[in-house]
Amino acid sequence: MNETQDLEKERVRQRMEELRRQIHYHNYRYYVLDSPVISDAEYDRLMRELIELEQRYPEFITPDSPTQRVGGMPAEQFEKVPHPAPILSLANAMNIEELRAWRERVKRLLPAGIPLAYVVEPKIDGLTVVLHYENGIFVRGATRGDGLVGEDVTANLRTIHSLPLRIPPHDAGIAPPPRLVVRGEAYMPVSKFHEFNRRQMETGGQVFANPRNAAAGSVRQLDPSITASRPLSLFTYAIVTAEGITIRTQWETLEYLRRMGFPVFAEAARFEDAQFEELEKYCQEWAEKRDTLDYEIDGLVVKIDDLETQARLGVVGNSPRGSIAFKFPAREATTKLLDVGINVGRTGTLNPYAILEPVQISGATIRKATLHNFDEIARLDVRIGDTVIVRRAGEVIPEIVGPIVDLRTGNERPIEVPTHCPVCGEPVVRRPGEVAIYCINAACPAQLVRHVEHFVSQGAMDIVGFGSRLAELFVEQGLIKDVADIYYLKKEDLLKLEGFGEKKADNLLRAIEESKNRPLQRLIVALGIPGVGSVVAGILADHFRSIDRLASAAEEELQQLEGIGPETARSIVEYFQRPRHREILEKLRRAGVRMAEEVPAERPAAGPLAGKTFVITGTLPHMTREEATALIEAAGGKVASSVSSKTDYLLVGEAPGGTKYNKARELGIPMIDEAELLRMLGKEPAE
DNA sequence: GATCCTCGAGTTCG
DNA sequence: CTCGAGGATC
Repeated sequence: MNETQDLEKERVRQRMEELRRQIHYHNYRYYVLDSPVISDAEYDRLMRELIELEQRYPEFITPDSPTQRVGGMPAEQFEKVPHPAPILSLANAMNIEELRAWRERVKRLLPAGIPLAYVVEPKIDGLTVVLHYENGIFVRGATRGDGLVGEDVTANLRTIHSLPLRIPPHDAGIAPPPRLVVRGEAYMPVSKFHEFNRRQMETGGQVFANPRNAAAGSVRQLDPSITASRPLSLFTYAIVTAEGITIRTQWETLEYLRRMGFPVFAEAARFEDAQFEELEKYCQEWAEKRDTLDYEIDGLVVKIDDLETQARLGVVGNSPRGSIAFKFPAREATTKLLDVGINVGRTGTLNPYAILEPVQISGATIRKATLHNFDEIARLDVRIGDTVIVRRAGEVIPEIVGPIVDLRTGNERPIEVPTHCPVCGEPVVRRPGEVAIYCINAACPAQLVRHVEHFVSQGAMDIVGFGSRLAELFVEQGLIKDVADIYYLKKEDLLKLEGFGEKKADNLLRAIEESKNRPLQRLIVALGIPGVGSVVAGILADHFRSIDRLASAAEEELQQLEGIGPETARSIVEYFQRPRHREILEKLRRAGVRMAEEVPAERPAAGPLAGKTFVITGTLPHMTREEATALIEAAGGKVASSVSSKTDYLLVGEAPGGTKYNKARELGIPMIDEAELLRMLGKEPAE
């Protein structure tokens, strides 16, 4: 009887081993190769069978069982793990010239005649990990730590699905070495990072500044069940120890890792020394496609392929000479938040901005960054004195991503919400349900300056040569007390001002004179009615065709217009009710500013682009965006500011912004360039 | 009432 | 370019 039982048990044990083997293999197909060969349901069935058997026969559970990815108890603290070989840091090449200099240095150090080759791999912005395997089983995983000793995060790393718990994951016809130590990078895919942060925000959990921090924070969790809920992934790229096998080159290393079932960059490339120009081109290409990847890379690693040659080149300082990091221009940097300043906007909003210790990001020195509003400050929990991560949104406008809380000294000062306008000193108000804080003093000089700036700006009355500097000067000198005063500036007054000569005064006065004949739409924009920008102004101009008819319109009539709702209608009526505003209008009329459209603007209903909606991104080669907009509208098309399912074409120029481009790609919206647009219009593409 | 879309407002450096 | 909020639509 005993014997039959033993036999039965042995059969179960074998079945469990078979299940583990199969699950490891399918796991590998799914997470490493990204090409599953069975359905999710079938995979689940295998997994359920294994779990069931393990519950009935716990004595047969092995540490490499796929069910053991999530398991283990929360740790008190991490054990220390000495690394078999120190993890060095790489020297950086900031541009192609420095990369060439590295190659020359390497060649100088080596005896002539040694054939050289290079392997180039993407440098993932994640967390370096060291993985130990004994007889093919994953036994220990450590963080980089200080490079000599890391922290034992085995239980956490187990939860990463692309990390093989057993190698090779299928019968590759090769036996695993008795001991194998590999190095890799754990990271969070960019798409998963955004999704994860969104969820965290909804549930009030911790939000991470970037995928790198998210990966590091997730791997260094004391409770592995938390790590298991984080969408982490892995790439491996180096072998530290491999007992019983000989690997001569980096290229062979990648080959071997791949055969053993590790996730390895498919994009790594090998170049002979004679192909160095191609290597350079390869580096440039990567810099360009950086945004299209689902993992953040901060550069590429260029290694001498031959490992013995690498070793021969030795180490200088803490960096091996045989490899170098080709760094892309940084998009993020850390710096100190020195202070917070406040701007007062045209509408009276108080807008806080950060004053930063100057820092270089993608070729520009950043000294200031917007903080948007005080809710944003609270959300980020930034304080004066904090070390903060700064990024250029869309490669242009600096923004604070968040503070690095770990670097706080305790001397940081919270940012106070102002109760009074920093310019005029009047108390501020906060409207219920709104984020912004307002200075409602109609006579606040800051608001007047902003109003004048807006009035003369390109989209409004477009007075060339009149900018923010002059706006401030005239207000300060008392020459301008409302926007209509612009048309009453006298030459003798201008000449009294510093920096004004005969010619400059004449030029300015001529520009002001010219602006009197702008279309009605521009005048409406220039008034600065809250909620009325160029689009709404266009609707109003088309419908009313004169300021007087607009000024006497009732709320109900306004609301009838498409695109104008109760809020905007109320705002318009309120504007024209104010005696102060009526006065300004009269003053403008007396100055000779055009107040009506003689001929109603005919919008062509038909045309080659009738009914089509375009969105423009990037810089066009031969025309401005305004010119392109005019062309499209003249042909009956529309230009919108953001991509949605209603967009027909995305007009793509040089250096397109990521958001519009990616959204359009997601939605499968056709993309055209300038030449294509001109062809659609039946025109010859520009030379 | 929810959801998608569009508009307005503010924004930095060289 | 990004954000918030108003407007349109179901």
